[in-house]
Amino acid sequence: MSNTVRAVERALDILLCFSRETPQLSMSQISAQVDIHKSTVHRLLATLEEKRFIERNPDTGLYRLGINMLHMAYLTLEDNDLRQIAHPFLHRLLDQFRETVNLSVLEGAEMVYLEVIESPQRVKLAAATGQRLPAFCTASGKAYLAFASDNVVKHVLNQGMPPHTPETIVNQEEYYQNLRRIKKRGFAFSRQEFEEGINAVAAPIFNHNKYPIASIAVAGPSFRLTGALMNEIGPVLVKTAGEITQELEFINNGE
Amino acid sequence: MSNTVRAVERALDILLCFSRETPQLSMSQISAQVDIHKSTVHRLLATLEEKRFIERNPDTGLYRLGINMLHMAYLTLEDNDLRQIAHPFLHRLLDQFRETVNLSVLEGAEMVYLEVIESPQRVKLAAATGQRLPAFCTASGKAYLAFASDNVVKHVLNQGMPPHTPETIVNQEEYYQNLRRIKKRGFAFSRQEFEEGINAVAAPIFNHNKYPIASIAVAGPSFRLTGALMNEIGPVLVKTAGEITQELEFINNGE
DNA sequence: AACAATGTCTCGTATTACGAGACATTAATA
DNA sequence: TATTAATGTCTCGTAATACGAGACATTGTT
Repeated sequence: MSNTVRAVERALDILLCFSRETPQLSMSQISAQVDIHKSTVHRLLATLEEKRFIERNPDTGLYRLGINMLHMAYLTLEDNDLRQIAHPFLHRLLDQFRETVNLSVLEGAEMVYLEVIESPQRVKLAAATGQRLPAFCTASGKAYLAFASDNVVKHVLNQGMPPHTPETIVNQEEYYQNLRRIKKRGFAFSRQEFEEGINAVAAPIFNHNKYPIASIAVAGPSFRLTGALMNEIGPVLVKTAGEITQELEFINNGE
Repeated sequence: MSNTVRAVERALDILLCFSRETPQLSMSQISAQVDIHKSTVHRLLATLEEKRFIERNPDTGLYRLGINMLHMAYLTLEDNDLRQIAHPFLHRLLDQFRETVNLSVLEGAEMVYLEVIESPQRVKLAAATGQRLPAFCTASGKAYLAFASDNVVKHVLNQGMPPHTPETIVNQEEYYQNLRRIKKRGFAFSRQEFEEGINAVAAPIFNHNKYPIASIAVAGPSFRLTGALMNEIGPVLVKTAGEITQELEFINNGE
């Protein structure tokens, strides 16, 4: 008794085949990956292509994601209150610290960026809206997890804690201790824990129940974004997050 | 003999129901809009929701686009050579003129933004990647059309030329004359033709066949972005577009 | 409390999505 | 250039499965 439509499920699975590593795929590759007869894949691809969710590379004939994805994402973000509200605050942070700022939410075991505004400086952290990063070893993720329920934390950690750099915290004991310190302090650091040479500070945004719903962060090259500077930025992030929370409540009541 | 899958077509049609005006929809609304029995719509929505392409507003129960759309869009852009190449050039333009810059391509009768970098100034044109604007009355669109084939121009104009402001050019004769002038000049203006108070300058990016494939533009409030300033910016855009073209060719040969 | 509107679920039927396999096209190898 | 392999496209018969009627549940309204 699954009240879902198999053909649609399969079509969506095909879309989900595309990744950063494999942004363009042949029909056979897709067919193998989703384990569906090529004839069927062919038909599904034709449908997706017709509706512009997929397109073909005219040079290679390979399939890739289509332009309608972009527009759908635009609509998704346009409709997102949190992002709309946070936008000017993020810009203010950018002005103030001149490092890449972002807003992200937890999705599975990853943080998805709802907004990224890149630093105007030449050397900077390049990132983009819609990107996903592991929650457990990023400042945003840790800021979120420090205030999230135990279940959520467990669920995320159960997905694995692979070291991304020598600095990644992989010891559970140590990790929980880190979360407790973050909770006390109010904001989180990542000192090259996800990417070498990159530091970040983050603070969570709460809903009216004091439960975290997102994080805001400032990230940049570790030679500029030093520990001292991050200690300065942290409280500003906490304050900013508080302002965003307040505006969120205002919106939710003023209807 | 349509070798497409109806169920999938319908599911995608449901996704396409969402728009700027109606970013959240009830099942009945969707059912009415796509003219499909609510029982079927229900099943399709469940499938889309399961795969995170749609989600429900927990407060209202209304359906809205889901987080997977964001990620798909990220992948789309990540894989887009044009955008990757243009990115640093756009940043340079932002630095130089401090007004919102963008990169867009023609899709149907609209220009879709592949990239937008907002002005750091308080008063600015707010725009976002994935947004669509009518091609016929925007600087980007006109820059593109001035160099496009007659068929394309006709196709776009046939979709209608509704006035968006008093300045919108609605007379065909006048319009074609405008395009000829743009072709001669190399770049296009929009003097509040799409939105009151907003001016823009744009130049097309060409492929190796000298056919336009995109436009880059600078846009801002008309009190700052004056005619004189736009005349200054125009040639810079043309030069920048040329540089982008060159890099594109380099990429396409260096494989 | 009665009503209306919207959403959810079951079930029998006929549609339609499915995959085998033939054929076409392109790429690779000898 | 011939041969083989690999990939993509298309047809067709069959059985699975998506469909919609309609019952039931839930929520909101007057």
